[in-house]
Amino acid sequence: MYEGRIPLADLAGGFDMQATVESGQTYLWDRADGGMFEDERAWGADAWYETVLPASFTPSNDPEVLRARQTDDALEWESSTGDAPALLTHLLRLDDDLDAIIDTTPDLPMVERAYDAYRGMRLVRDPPFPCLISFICSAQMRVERIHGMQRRLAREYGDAVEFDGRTLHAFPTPDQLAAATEADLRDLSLGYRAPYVQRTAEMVATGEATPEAAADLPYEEARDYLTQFVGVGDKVADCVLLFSLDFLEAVPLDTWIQTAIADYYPECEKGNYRDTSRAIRERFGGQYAGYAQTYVFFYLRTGGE
DNA sequence: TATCCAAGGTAAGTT
DNA sequence: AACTTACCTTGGATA
Repeated sequence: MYEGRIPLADLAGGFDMQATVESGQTYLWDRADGGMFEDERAWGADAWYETVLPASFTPSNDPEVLRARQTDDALEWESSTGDAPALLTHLLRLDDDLDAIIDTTPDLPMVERAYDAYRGMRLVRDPPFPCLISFICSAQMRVERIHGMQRRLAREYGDAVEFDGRTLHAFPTPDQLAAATEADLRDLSLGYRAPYVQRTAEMVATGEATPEAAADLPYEEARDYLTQFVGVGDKVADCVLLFSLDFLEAVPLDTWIQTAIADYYPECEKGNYRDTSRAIRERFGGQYAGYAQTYVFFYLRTGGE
């Protein structure tokens, strides 16, 4: 086992591990104490979080375990690989200059309050395929249950990895998931999302389309590209662009942001996804509008106003 | 105890 | 192109 620490002083704009992995951007991390997406923020303040990176995403081409927790002055980590610092930096966007990004957001009182409430929260950069599947599962679902679905998919279909005396599971590969039947997936409580997940996995497995291919396109073309996957509309496409593919200008229009638009920025409501998305993206400063979206989403969802 | 409702939406069918 | 409706599941609210 490898281990080490990344001093928080090295991170421009600070860091908030719990907000970053429990704000509903990613469903691919687990908390060692079992609790996740529960309500009491303090519970996870210094908790260990862990994830298993798919083999296709690691330098070793094997699944690798990453475990990390935040202390007063550092991000401590334990891992199956010495590449952990680079991988953590990638997954948790530790190299984003948070202060500079927040400075680009126009002065909007409610957005300011959201930034102040969870200062240090970073966007994540999830592996593309797991991100795509997890947000297909997110339709009409609560965050705790979306997370549970991903854990069941990993346990049922992903590669087992031994680490620190325990057996963990990587997220399934496209091939592994494509081999599941709709009935199998319904048994994991995916509901009507089951055929979406199976068919999308099949599209990726056969190479008909891949989420990575969207990364090379201009933003709105990339969003259109992703909607060819079954179960992926504009909103889920925006989530994949923002939380995996580096399109930090993407603003997923979920129910919380729709409410925020109605309550705070009604002039941005244009009657359709594309135009409303453009309007709120401009209002949030363009280039890093997705950062504002994610802070506002988490702030409103946790009771802010 | 039974019923209703909403949860980070999307696909398919109808005007 | 805009508008409706159905869709799995489940914990919590309401009756």
